[in-house]
Amino acid sequence: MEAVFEILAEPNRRAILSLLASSQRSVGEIERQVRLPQPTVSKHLRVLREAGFVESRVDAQRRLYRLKPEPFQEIEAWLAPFRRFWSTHLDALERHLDRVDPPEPAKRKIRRKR
Amino acid sequence: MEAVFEILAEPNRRAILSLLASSQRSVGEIERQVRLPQPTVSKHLRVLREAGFVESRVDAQRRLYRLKPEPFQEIEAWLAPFRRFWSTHLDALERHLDRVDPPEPAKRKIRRKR
DNA sequence: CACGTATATGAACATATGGGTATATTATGC
DNA sequence: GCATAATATACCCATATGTTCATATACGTG
Repeated sequence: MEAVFEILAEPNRRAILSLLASSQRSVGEIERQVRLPQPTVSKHLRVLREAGFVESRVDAQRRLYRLKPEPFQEIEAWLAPFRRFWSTHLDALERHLDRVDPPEPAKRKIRRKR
Repeated sequence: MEAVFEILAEPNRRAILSLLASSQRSVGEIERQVRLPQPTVSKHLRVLREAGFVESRVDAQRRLYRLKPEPFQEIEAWLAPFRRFWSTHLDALERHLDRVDPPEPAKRKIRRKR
């Protein structure tokens, strides 16, 4: 199996996966949302399909693509040994995240999830 | 910043990170454990350092490398939207994981890894 | 069955990156 | 200050992979 992290290394593939996280989509829909030529999208979908990130269902001339959960769990599994580590550094972590993605200025706005 | 997933796409870098997950190490120690030529190790360490995955501390002529937590949390953050999704598929997931890494057969033989 | 739509595939190319060897740098101990 | 150890960098090369354009395949409709 092609390693999951190699698959995710490609920004357009991550974009496609993020799209599919909300709902399944046809190739044409994906193509329009990520603004890539159709062959490019099809090729990325092929990679994602062969790596088990997505599966496709035939709907007339369309193919509807949707996520499969397994590879995500593999990532989780790989991350597990590090989780112990970073949980002991939560303070530095929050400072870092505030730099990367500063929280709303404490009014009554909803605090952004991270 | 170079995207975290691109960094993790490299197997040797993942190996180095896994090593550092247990404790900090010098370049020479890493070199011996991952069985790569020293320049290769130094290059990967540079990439990891510039991406914020590790930091180095000077100890005489050695540099001790240790993990930094922030990039791991970025991965967590990226995964979050998908977590909702895969948690609704736990059954299929467990079946998959059993295929990838079967649980011990409860006897006393050790099942061969694949 | 001809045509349009939707998707997949093939070929050619450019680029990025990891590995290898040699060399530079920095620190230490004498 | 010199020899040695530990690590970093430069340069070159080979390979892998993403993009583009062209074309092929599959399905649906008249």
